[in-house]
Amino acid sequence: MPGQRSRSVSSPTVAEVAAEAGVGKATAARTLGNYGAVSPAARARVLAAAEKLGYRPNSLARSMTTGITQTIGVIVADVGNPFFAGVMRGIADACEATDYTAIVMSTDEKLATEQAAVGVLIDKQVDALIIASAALRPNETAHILEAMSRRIPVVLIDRKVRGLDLDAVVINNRESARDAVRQFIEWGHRRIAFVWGPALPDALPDRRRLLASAENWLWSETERLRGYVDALDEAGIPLDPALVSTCAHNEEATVGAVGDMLAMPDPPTAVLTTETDAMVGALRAIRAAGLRHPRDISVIGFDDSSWASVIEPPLTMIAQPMLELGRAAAQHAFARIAGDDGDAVIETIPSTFVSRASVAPLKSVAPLKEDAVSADGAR
Amino acid sequence: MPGQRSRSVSSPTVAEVAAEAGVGKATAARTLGNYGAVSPAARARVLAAAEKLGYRPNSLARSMTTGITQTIGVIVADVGNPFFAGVMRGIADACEATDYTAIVMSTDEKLATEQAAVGVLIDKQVDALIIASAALRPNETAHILEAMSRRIPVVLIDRKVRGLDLDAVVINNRESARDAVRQFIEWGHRRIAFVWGPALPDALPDRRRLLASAENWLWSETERLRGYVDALDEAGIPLDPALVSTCAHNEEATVGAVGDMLAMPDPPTAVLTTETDAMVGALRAIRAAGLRHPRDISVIGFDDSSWASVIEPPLTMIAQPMLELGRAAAQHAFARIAGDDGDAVIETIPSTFVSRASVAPLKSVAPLKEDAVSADGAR
DNA sequence: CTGTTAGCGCTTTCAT
DNA sequence: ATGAAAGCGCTAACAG
Repeated sequence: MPGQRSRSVSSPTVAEVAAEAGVGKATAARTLGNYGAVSPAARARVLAAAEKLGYRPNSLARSMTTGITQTIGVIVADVGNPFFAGVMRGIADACEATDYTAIVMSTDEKLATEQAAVGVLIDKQVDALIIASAALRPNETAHILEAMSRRIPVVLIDRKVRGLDLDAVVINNRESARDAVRQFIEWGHRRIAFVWGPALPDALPDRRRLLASAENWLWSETERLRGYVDALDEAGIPLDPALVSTCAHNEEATVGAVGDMLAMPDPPTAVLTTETDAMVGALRAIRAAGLRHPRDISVIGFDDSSWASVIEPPLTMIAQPMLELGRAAAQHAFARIAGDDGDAVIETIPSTFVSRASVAPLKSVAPLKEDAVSADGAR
Repeated sequence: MPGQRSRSVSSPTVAEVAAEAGVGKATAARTLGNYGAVSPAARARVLAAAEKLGYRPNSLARSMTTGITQTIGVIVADVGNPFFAGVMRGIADACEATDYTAIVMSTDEKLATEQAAVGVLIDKQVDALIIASAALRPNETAHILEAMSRRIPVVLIDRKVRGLDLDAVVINNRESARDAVRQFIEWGHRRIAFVWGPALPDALPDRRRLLASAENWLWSETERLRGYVDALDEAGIPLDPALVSTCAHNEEATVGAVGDMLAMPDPPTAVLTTETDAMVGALRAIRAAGLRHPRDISVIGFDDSSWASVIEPPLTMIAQPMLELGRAAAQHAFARIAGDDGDAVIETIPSTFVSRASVAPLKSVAPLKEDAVSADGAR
């Protein structure tokens, strides 16, 4: 009786199963661990014993000797954000299909948190790491290099990191933004706002300084700004830094930033937002100014959502393939784990332009007084 | 040289640090693991040696001997769903504050997947489990009982599971739904739809059978239906099963289900939806029928989202405290890990009724012809 | 095909 | 306060 009691609390081990089956420990281990060769007879006995005792393998012990944990670490800014949640789901799906398991950590876009997270995951011996890094410059990548030096494959997701030659799965940010802005331009818009570059302390007075500053933004933001500028340049439209928001990354701040733009003497007639909350903020500012989209102002935003189709009129959006991004990242990780040591590959998954009804032709009513001129002598 | 090479590939161990520091293995282990007592002198030498060698603890080995992994397993239907993503974020935050780590798995609401997930997490020796279970009946809980029998604390989140006496963190589903329906009733509505009960094979012809069937729904759905019925009963409004949707849980199906309701001779004048996608589907159906909210039909939905404030007119919603749910669940888990073996506690976190503008008084234009009567002889 | 024997890196008695 | 030695549950060599 006492013996039985103690048995129920701690799981039986391979040795106990072996004893019960009347075979050696190794034979039991081989059948239970599905490796090596075991005679059908012995195998059956072991299985029966295991069943009877309620044997469950101890993954920890197994990982300890094999050095593989069947676990990958995932580090993103915020699991609660729909974008990363989607990515996470893609990763989780890929993991389930391969019997991997995912540990997630949120960094809130803080480098220190990210560094700590990488440390924890290294110590937990994850087989690979997928990171949407907050690192902006090569000198902020020590933690990632540390992981690499410990032979842990790292794949970047959503953002490349300058100075790191690693697998990365991203979308075509630059082209997506460029296409959206081209769309605006085709409909006659010339005052086009770019909402939600990163929070910047000071204003960026001119093109040169804006572009220089952009080199230190999150890669994806930089790319989107580049696409915006590309389209403007193609059309010979001067870049007005006042139309590039540098407010905090939250809905409230965006309401303010867009509100300010709308109060300018020559306000934007079109707005490109780079994230869901930015779109919500922009829409609120537009309403607050007594305007309606797309009648008074056209809008396009990154990150489609089911809501976008239900807003009236429905919103034209740039849908990011979040699940795909996650799945692809996981697959790269698996390939590296499997020993692939080829050159780093950048996988660019295209976004989808979901055309709905939030872009309209520029009204030809003369909205500008003569004195409300753009910064440079535009053509 | 060769010695150095091999050192860089595999991390140094406690023994190596001890050797470098010129102390015994145990002393090194004690300082590195922060336990026991070590003289300041020895401590300093060990730390220096560790630093020099770039020592990192092997969590696996530690967990193996201590039996604690500082890891909790989280099982939800879909990490990509905004609700669970929010919950996940709450859990992640709580984990970060306590140096725990979270493994997430999505089940897609499939019991078999959930069972497998629990198995994996047990094998990985998680210190606790947080589950939004898909189990509906006591006979579907074997996997959870298994975890419990292995002394792994389990806390349920979002849904209680019938027959399981476990800690659970949930919202006040019944009251929330009841209050929403009361709201409708106060404004004069009597034909009120409940959208997105679970997918059911056959129609539920009468009240008795509907309520009986509801006993086998996900607990949260059952509760919400109860709240709906409560409010109807209070007001003496007969329950019409045709106004309770039993379509598949996706936006598209909801469009169809609500569309059908709107085509009835005495269509609903108010709709309560129990999830984000249901609201989006309902709104689409409403539009498709050429109606507008709240002029023609009032709506309230579970799960607030920033979008709801930007829909025109903005939507009245029942906001679930997702972060809070996650945080609370994690805290219960930690308490159990710490040894709390008190009775199971149910923590009910109230939802917030976000009143906006999607509810309007019932138009008193006579919408019903004499023959379009409600099912029973209502008062 | 099978059993015996060593560890994996750490914590934990138990002496000293 | 410290060191020696045992052992966690498993896999991996190595004999038979």
